[in-house]
Amino acid sequence: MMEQPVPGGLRARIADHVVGRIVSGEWQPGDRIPSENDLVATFGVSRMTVHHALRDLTARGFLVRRSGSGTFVAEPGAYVAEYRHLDVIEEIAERGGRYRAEVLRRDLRPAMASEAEAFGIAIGEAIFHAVVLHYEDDLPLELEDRLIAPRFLPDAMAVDLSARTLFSRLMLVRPYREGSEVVRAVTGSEEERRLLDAAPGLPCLEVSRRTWSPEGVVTVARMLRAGERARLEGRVRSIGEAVAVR
Amino acid sequence: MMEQPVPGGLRARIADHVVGRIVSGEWQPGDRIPSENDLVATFGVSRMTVHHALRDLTARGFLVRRSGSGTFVAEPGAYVAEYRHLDVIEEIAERGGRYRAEVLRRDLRPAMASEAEAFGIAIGEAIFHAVVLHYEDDLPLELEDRLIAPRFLPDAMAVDLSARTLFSRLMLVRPYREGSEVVRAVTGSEEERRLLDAAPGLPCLEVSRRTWSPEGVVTVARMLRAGERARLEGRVRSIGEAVAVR
DNA sequence: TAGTGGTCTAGACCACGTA
DNA sequence: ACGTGGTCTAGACCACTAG
Repeated sequence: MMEQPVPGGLRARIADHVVGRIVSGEWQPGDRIPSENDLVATFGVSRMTVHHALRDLTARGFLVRRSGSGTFVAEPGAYVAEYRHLDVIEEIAERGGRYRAEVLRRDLRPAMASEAEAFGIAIGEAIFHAVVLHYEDDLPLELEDRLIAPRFLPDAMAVDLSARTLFSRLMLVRPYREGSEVVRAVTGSEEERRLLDAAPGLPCLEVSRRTWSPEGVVTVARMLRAGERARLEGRVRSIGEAVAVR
Repeated sequence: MMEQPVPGGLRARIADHVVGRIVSGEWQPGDRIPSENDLVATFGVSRMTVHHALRDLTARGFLVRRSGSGTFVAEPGAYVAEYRHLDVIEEIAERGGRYRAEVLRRDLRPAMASEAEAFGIAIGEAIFHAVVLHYEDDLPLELEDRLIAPRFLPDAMAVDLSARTLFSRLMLVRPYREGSEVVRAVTGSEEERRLLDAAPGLPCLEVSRRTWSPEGVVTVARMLRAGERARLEGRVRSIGEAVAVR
């Protein structure tokens, strides 16, 4: 994610020095560390080099910098876990599996009140609704229930969903977006469990995601997986309070 | 997370220009964008300024840079979801709840084979094992089963767990760590469901986390929550393939 | 007022990729 | 051989903070 200084580079030497003092406990959370000019004198490098090194460490959550005041060791108040979500087709391809999709529903219909509110449109305005079951090697992997604002995918009713998912197609037209997501453990409805071939008592993992572009909400989706297929693996890193995820 | 250019600054002007071309679709994923020297000429700024602007956009997932080759619009092949994990006590405090802990187990015992392997120690070497049930307003919220390498928390058998969690205590001694984490939907054992006061059929969300410092594995923990209490909320952002989370 | 970090300049040398 | 991005220098001005 972050640009890492080249090993052996001057930045890396400075960064290693600072991180070393922090992880050894010599510099405690909240402590003020030497100023840029101090480090310039210590290492005999230019100020820009020191600045870059400290800037990287700030982005990585080790430091908090306050202009006019100084550089401080961050208070490690939280963890951030990062999960990489691939498109279902890519995920299956990575495992070497065979992909197949079954389209269970595909409507262009008037938006209900709750949907209109979510998308910031008027009640009754057209909204695209698709339910797709994704298979890996002929076993149901994921049930996707997705709403899309038609203006972002005008040909939504016509597109072929066997080679490219709606997710991926939206990526093509609005590649750079933000969103929020909620993960829950759920039972799922009778119907959903039947579709996912979930044994009685087998819990499901539900991921609900809402994504938007600068022009408005693009899509709202609910993805359901059952049992051992429902597994999210992520990386965790310690962060300082001041750089907490917004 | 990332250092954002000051609005109105030269960096921001360059970054806005580039992002604008990308989100408008004028520059497509995979396209090569103007070189640093081109942008220097276009904007009449120094190369360092252009470099910083493009560097930030790379870290933010918009661009991929290949030394000797050029700068390219990133292929948005994946999403990254970020979840902020607070310490249980802090999480409850944020909601204004009352915290209470029940220590169900607290052992310093020989490590079994699988545990020894996970921690990189010898079989039979001492390992600290704690099981704690965290209550919010006298309702069980989370069941925590944690192993700790004793060298990182030598006084583990003596510490008071009612005011500060083991998580938070480990934070104090080894604040800057990395880890991996797996989220699953599970049923949980009879015993676990009883402790969590989980109604029959109510699924549980399990978070398994392994964290390490440069000196080795610090702790392995399994956190279990039931039903609507088991809810992870995160932010999502689009990223380019080349900056995918490692 | 002195020190801090934030930003920017106008040069420079380097490793690397491509032609 | 040339252009690319990566790194570094030695200055500079600024807004802000603290004593």
